[in-house]
Amino acid sequence: MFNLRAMVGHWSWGLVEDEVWRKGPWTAEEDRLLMEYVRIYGEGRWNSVARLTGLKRNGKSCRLRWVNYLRPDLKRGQITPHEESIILELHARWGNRWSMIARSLPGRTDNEIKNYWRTHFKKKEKDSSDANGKAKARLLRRQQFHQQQLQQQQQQQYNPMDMNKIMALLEEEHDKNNISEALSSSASETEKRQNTTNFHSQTANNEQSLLSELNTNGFVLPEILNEGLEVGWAMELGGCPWQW
DNA sequence: AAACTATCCAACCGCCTATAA
DNA sequence: CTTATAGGCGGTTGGATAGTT
Repeated sequence: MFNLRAMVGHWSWGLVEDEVWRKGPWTAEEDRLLMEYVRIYGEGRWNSVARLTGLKRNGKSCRLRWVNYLRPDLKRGQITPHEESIILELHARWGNRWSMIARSLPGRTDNEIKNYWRTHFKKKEKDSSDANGKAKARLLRRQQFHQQQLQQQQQQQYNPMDMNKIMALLEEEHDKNNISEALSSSASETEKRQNTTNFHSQTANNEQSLLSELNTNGFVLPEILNEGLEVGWAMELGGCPWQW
């Protein structure tokens, strides 16, 4: 299993506050020490592991090893087709928010899901984004054509009703997210707060980028909003309109 | 059989946020 | 209020292995 030469080559040594941390693959003995620590002290306070067990690993490394490999509730084995469909669906909705996706798949880690998605779907996404780019170019050409006819309208301010429609679209995504968060009973209150905070700031950014892109590309807002096809196409290919 | 490519996956890094001091 | 620290997250790397040419 272990190639000693490769392991030695892989290991490096870091100096942190007079302490030398081991890096690279974990040995069975290190795993045993970490499991013993969790059995006695529970999860958390990972920076105490080195002091209390003699393990020459920093807190981050210990936490990662526990979360991704040693946790007893981890599900081993291949991702099932059902799990795969969940991953695809949630990724389409949330993007690369792996920890959030992982909460919907008990026994699977964010790292596992991330790795799985990258090897199985990253290429497809790239292909899709190529098609996405072509579709976007088509849309731009058509917009340029319409622009001539709509120049006068563009000089006017946007109709507040249209802005309301944009906000409604974004709110819809927001609501979906909140419902899922509410269902996620395993997430701590802190995590939920963090997710919500992150989502709010991301949503704000997304709104900004969406609106600015619509503006800079000379999109005519009413047309975008009236053509469900365009939004649907974006959702299907990139998951979210702001991933164009 | 050797070289090459794709896939898997453990582990690290840097950044960000929450919380304690 | 400010600063330091711990923990969490997503991105990335690189070795091992399997499959293909």
